[in-house]
Amino acid sequence: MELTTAEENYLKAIYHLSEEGKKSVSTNDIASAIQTKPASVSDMLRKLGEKEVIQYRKYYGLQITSLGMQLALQTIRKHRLWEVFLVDKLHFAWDEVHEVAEQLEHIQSPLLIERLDAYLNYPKFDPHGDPIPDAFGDVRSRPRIALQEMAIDQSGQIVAVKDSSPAFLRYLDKVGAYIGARIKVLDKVEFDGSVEILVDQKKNLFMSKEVASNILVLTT
Amino acid sequence: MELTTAEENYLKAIYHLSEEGKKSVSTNDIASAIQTKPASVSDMLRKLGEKEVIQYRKYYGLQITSLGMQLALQTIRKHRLWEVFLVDKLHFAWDEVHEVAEQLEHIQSPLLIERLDAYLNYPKFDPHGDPIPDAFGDVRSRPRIALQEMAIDQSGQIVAVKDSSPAFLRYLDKVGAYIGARIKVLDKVEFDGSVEILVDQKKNLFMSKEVASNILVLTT
DNA sequence: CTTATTTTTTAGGACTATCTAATTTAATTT
DNA sequence: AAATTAAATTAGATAGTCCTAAAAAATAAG
Repeated sequence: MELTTAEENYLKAIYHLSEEGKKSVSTNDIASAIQTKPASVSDMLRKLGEKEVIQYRKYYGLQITSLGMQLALQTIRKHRLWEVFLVDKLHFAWDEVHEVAEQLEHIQSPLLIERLDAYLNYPKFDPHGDPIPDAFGDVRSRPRIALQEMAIDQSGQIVAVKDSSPAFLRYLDKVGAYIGARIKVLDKVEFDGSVEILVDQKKNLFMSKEVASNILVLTT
Repeated sequence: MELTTAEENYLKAIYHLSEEGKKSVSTNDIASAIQTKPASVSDMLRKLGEKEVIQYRKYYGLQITSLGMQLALQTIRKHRLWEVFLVDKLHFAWDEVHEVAEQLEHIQSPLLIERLDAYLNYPKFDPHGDPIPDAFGDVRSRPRIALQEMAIDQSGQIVAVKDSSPAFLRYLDKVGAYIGARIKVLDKVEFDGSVEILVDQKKNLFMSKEVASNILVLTT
């Protein structure tokens, strides 16, 4: 089964929204995730329903099917492999890769992805720390919690970010909170939810609740 | 100025047809080059005329403008750089790259191409021996003649092919007439235009006029 | 130099994906 | 439970790309 570029983008958005633990994915959610209007989403949901990548009952809600999941994971796999390529090989900064990967993920060529995967040495995580599904769509994701939810004195390693907007990524780079950095929570301020952490055993860093809740940590 | 994928494909075809020394490029030529119908071509020519990448007078003919040339060369540059990537890095065979490169050439990101070029070490020729335009669209092409037009005892190096269909490329690979091979014309048969050549000073090869006229040689 | 033939263009549809505006359905408030 | 508000869908346009069939223009043939 073949999806158009637009369909792939909708399906990917639906998959991501479904994963975010939301009970159900609304038309408006999709519209804002994908930067389009709800009317366009309704149209597309009908089409995706016909193609059986989602189960859709109007005014009611939708659920991604296993076929849809499969296809979404393939797109995500391609996206993340290209991100690894851009960062590891072409020396892009991790905050510059998203837009280009959004285009590259739609290239149709199973052989290309197979070869790219081998060339990159079968990476398991992308530059943002997100897991790369294998050719069968299987994902091994490590248990992670938001930095915001860690207790004082708890340690871990930054493995991913929730918000991967260039602005946020640039901020992280600036303060030295890169993917892979080992951190320890020194203090938490109850009042505003802000936290103070130690980065790589040498650098003290103070961050707001907003920032801390967007950083995912693999605790040790 | 921004072109759509379809517009880029038309413009590239027009550029290639113009280069082939044809006096003028016809609607039918474009249609068959691009696997579409003449009616669709007429539509597109009007649009390309409005965008001033070609000069177009209906029923009369067209000429590519310098703007159009510039844009076509950028697309060709991207196509050929990707071909080098696929062959050199991902170990594609040179007859497997065209289709994928057709897709990759439409990715929009000047930074990506700049980085890719550097990563590949600023190659000057693609795997088929065709020159890669630089960032300004300049092409340094070597003087080449068809193997078919060479005289007996003349030597040279295979640098490109005219017909790059997978079938033809596979045939060449099989008989050992790869890009870069040094050859010498041993004999020519007047009657049917076939030629006998010596490849790399060790292998005798007999080929029809059809094959020989599709192989371009840099004579020495 | 008319008539055929070929080439090219236009007219009119189809399909994808998007939008605004209007309508319908669901959810919330009072 | 009725009224209000919010969410979702449909209706109707537009833009891009392609098609078939018909018409127009250019070229070739008798």
